[in-house]
Amino acid sequence: MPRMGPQERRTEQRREQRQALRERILEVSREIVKREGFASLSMRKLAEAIDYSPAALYLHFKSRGDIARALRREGHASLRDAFLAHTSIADPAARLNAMGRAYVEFGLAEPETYRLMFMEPASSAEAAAGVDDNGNGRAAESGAATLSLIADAFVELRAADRLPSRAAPVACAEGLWANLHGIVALKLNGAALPETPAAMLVELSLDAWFAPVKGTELRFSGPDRSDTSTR
Amino acid sequence: MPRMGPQERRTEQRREQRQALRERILEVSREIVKREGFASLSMRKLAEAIDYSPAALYLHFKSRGDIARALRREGHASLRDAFLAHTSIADPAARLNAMGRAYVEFGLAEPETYRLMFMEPASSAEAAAGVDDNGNGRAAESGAATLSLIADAFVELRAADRLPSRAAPVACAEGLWANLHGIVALKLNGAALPETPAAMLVELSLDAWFAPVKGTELRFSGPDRSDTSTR
DNA sequence: GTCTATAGTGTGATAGAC
DNA sequence: GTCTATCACACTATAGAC
Repeated sequence: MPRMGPQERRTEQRREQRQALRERILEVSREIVKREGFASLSMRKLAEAIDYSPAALYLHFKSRGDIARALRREGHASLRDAFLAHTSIADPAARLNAMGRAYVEFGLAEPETYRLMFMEPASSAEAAAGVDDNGNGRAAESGAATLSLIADAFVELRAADRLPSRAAPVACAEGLWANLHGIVALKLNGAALPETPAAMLVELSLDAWFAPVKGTELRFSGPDRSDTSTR
Repeated sequence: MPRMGPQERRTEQRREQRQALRERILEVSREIVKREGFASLSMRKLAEAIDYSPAALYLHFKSRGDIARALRREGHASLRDAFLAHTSIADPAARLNAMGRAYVEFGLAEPETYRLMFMEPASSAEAAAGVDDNGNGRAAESGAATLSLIADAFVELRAADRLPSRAAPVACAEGLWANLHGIVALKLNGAALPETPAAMLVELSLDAWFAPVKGTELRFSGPDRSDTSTR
């Protein structure tokens, strides 16, 4: 790294301060969203929380939707981390089990973040490529990474001839994802899926979508539901 | 029916007119929601569309959320009708196939109505029983009827010993529902589930959740995805 | 029952002074 | 870079005249 003169150092400090404020805005936004949901994150409320004027926000983010996009990126990174923690599991079925559970746990633990990531209405001007005012990029753009981790496991299962379905592995991956998302989404909406705890639905879904690891199957032996808590 | 005097007839006419206007409000609301989503259904816009003042609406509906509840009820009735059209199918697996397809078709054909029914955030004051300002009743209250139609089929499968999973039929029903909902929800959000058409995901999911009817399985024979259109 | 008028509150975003 | 002040809207819901 080259030595810098006083001039460069000063601009460097400015850049750091600037970046620090941006981080602070994101930090507070993250907490508000986590507590009250993105819908109730207003620029005024946010400005008051960080003790700046609303106008100051627009020096760091082009729009409210721009903040949404940043938070979504954070969320996707966090979810991907939760997945990466299990990539070391050699057996693809066991790995899928761990990742599936991690996915639903993530969604139930941070419902509002999950909502922002996966349950926001698509951009109205969807036809236009790229990104719109609300920061809706292509939803898959970030989720694709985590999806591919699931798909990888299915590819391995197929290669080992342990995938009963004849469908393409990527199709199975999307099917399982849809299943997990459905569990989270319906649970988040409150009264839906009233009978069965999420944990059990996850087990059932994983078993439905690929042959379980030997000795891992039939965790729930009887037809009666367990009394495991919903979350 | 008793003859009515002129007095009763007049009040009868009033009641009919009143009911007619209520229906008209609902009709226009339904169309606006279908086209632009419930979020953009404002009382002003609605009033202008029916050529009344905004205040007139409040004589027929307690609030905007009250309209939402009415539309939700309509939607649930419509979905239940789509299900009832298949109750005559004797074989429970074939019936589930038809109902599952009908469910996803409904969701993709009327995305905004589906959103209103199943993808709205739960009421903030959920702890309080009953209904809130936004007309969010217990989401399951109406969906329960359709869910029980799915559960019935699983009960029959279990009775015929054709349900491989040992889980409770109602748990399987909720699992399958979650799966179908996930497909619709992710497809509605635009870019998610990019590779696989919804129709194929539905087939895969149905096959995953219960033994398919003989001769019906393996519609998709190869690992490559078909080029069936997404909707 | 229906209207006009408006209260009351919120919003995102910007212009222009400093 | 930050602020004040404000634009230009939107919204639900109600009061009170007719």
